[in-house]
Amino acid sequence: MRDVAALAGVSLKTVSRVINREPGVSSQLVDRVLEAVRLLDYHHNMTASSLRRADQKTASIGLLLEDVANPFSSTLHRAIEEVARQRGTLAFAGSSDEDPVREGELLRAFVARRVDGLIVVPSSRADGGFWSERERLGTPTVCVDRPAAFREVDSVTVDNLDGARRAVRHLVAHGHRRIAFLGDLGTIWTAEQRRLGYLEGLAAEGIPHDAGLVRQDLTSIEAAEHAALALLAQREPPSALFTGQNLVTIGAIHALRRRGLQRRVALVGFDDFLLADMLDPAVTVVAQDPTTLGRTAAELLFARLDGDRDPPRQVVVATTLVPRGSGEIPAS
Amino acid sequence: MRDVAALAGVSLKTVSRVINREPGVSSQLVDRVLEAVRLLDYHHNMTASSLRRADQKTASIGLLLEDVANPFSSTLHRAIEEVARQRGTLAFAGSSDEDPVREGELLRAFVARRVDGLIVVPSSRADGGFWSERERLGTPTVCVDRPAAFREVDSVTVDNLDGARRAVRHLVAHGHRRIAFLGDLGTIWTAEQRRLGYLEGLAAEGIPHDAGLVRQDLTSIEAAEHAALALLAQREPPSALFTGQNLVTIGAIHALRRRGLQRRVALVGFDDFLLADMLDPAVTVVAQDPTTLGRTAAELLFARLDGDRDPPRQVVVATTLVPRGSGEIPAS
DNA sequence: CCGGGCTCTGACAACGTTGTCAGGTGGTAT
DNA sequence: ATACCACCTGACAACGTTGTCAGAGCCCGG
Repeated sequence: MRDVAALAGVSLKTVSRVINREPGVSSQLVDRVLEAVRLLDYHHNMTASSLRRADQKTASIGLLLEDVANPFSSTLHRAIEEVARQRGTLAFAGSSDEDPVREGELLRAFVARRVDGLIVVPSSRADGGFWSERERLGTPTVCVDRPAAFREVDSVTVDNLDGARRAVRHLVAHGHRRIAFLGDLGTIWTAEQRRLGYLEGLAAEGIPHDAGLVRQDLTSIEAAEHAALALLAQREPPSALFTGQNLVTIGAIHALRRRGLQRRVALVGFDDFLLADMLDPAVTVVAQDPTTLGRTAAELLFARLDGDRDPPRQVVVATTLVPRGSGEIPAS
Repeated sequence: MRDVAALAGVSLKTVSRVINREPGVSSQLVDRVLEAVRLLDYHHNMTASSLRRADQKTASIGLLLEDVANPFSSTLHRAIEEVARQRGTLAFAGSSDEDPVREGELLRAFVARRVDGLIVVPSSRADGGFWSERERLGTPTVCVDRPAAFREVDSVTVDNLDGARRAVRHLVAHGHRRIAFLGDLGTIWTAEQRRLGYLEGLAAEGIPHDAGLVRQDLTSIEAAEHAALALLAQREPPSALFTGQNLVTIGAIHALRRRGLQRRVALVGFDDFLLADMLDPAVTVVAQDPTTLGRTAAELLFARLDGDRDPPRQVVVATTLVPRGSGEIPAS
């Protein structure tokens, strides 16, 4: 910047004014400075700028996802990117893998780089050890997909309870009474909500709960497949499966195929996935809308950055049941 | 930091030394300083630090992908994150959507934040207007999935030519001679390479090229489906399809299903996708390994950051043909 | 008693930028 | 001619940190 000032024959400060489009510089000088910028191939240094600036804004935010490669997370990511882009803001992204240690490391790394705000999918075991008020250094934060362990923070979540309830009642409407539940790791808030919704759905229909039809902590496609195979091999097997997560649904599909039961046993999965409509039968799902989730979270965060001081908001987004075939197989 | 120094009764510089684990501070003082850090909940400011530091390192890199939500890109992203994490480096991620303007904006945003390096999937129309030597401000850069328009840069790509050739020869080995090619936007380097590989494969088998069997610029599932339907409706329809991209493959599957031809017409797709093994018939693909691609690119970049001054390297990663059923349907 | 080396510490300037404020110029009203 | 204003411009300090260098304190040998 000093070189630009020298070449244009003006002071440092005037160059700064031109770069920041501050008013009150004669157009003649503006041209001279811009010409010098071009000639010297000058590029603004935002780190120095944000250090000195009054608001200290770095125009960057931190994104803490479960796994950037997971389709749900990456769709969230994209939605947030779109909102951020309109504000000239860039996002750091990191994967916690549900590991509180890793989550803490990432959070600290974000804060050390003085991001303006954070959007976080909080790990299940949010014991507060790392993910605490102090760690955040007062950085505005929005939780997404799951609420924070403490209530002091904005959150945008899906109505998991309602979605699961509707899945169960949909199956009951097609004559099923023996409905199994296969769920992800029980410590994950969403997994637990969906299990509760399943129980509520059964209760609402007056169906007694059979603990033998519930399988939890299925953290891989293979685990889900094995659990489903075991369920189907029972003396009184379920006539329908409700799977509480993406990969669990895929594991269940594997199992049904392997037993040749995909046209006999009904299936409803929570969370939509690519090609669900191309399978045979096509898979009925309770669809979430990660794009809306991400956009809403980002808009909430930027509202905070703009000075919104309202009490924390808890936004809940509805789900949609998408009937495609597998969920409409009648009970024999 | 000033406050920490005051509380510990030492100078600013000593606090700096403790924070950076520099040798030559008595353990007594280290304890006093760390205690003060804890008490005041001090968090290091990396932006100020990197401003002053000799090496100017920000411990962050920029990732320019086609679309963070696309499974190929996000798997790349994750692989890069893993390597970066071991180095305490965070990644900014952005989506170019194949738009050179957007690509340029992101590149400038990365550079303005003084990232240590860039990993870029260069947009097809890399006319150099934005994506030029000057833009990069000398930031070390590695291209991935596609080479840079100019050769001055490291790149990690897949052997598209070979993969496409093998797909064609695989189909020929099953008796096919009328093999259609359906490809993504022709300006994309990978799409073009795969088309060339298709032509080379035909030539190697002595099969004359029929231009009526080639469809390009299919940028959506729907476009691919329409193109495939048109091909299948021809007087002399192809007995096999080779699809040059993920979404194009899915479009072709739609078309085959709609005509009830999925067990009659063979199909090989370039790039693997989730559930390809669960379709009926399961889909034979030429699989890329985005994880290896990403890891290699990241390792290359960090070697450069560590001072590697060798001439630019062009790493090429092999593909794997995964036979699953659709590619082994014999010509009638 | 002095000199020399070693270990530890702090004063100061600097990184690249912006906020503050003072000052210079030229025009217009008194 | 003087006062005043609007409009531009630049000198200087500051943001939070680290590199440089000087110096304090101590021990040891001559």
